[in-house]
Amino acid sequence: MNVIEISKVLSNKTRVNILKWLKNPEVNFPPHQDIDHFDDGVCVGYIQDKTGLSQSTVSTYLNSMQNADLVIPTRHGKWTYYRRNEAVIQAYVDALKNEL
Amino acid sequence: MNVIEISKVLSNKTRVNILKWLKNPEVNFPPHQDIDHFDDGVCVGYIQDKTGLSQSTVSTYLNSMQNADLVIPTRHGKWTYYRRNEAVIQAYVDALKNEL
DNA sequence: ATAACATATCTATTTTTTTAGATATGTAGA
DNA sequence: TCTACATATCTAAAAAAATAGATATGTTAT
Repeated sequence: MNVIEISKVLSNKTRVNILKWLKNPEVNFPPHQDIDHFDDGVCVGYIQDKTGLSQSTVSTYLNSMQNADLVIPTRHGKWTYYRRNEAVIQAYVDALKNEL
Repeated sequence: MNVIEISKVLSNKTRVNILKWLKNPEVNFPPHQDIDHFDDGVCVGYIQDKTGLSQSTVSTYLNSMQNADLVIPTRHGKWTYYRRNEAVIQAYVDALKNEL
């Protein structure tokens, strides 16, 4: 868990929004076509629509968030689903509380 | 209290270090010449020495931290002392815990 | 008033980040 | 296998951040 790297992710409004949206996928995204739950998160296309940014930009953002271990990807056929990594998010908040 | 702006400050190792050092000034800095306490924080010169960066860079960093309300400056004669703004730091951690 | 000093601001350069178009990869279905 | 589609990666341009030297400002002491 790298505090600097995670803070860098959180220094961008869109990336923070993505993390917040993923907290309540059923409220923030339409249902998926292939499955009827959000257990593995949300596909990239839906996240892209919500941000209004280009596909490559959103993919880059999700990649940086994955590198920081803030999200976990899962393949479902053609789609990649992203969900929050609650353990790392919690560890980050705890680290700030204790060390900062 | 701006989460994005504060996260931007925290995305740099030196700036995080400055905040941490200011938590225990008596441990991390030599005593001041004019006063015998750290109630108003630490003068810029001491912080600069500790970072090893140039005077202008440290001043820029402290300015960005002040803009984010993470530190509070106080003039003492020729010196400007910087101390942590514990209320805002606390509010930031709480906001992350609740909103993130 | 002048000199010395601490800090801030200005200016410029290098590095990093943001962003998107183009292209590549991987998967599912015909 | 060929096509369509979702996502990732490559490439490049523009914007922002990092960094420091030079200069300005404000304060103290002489």
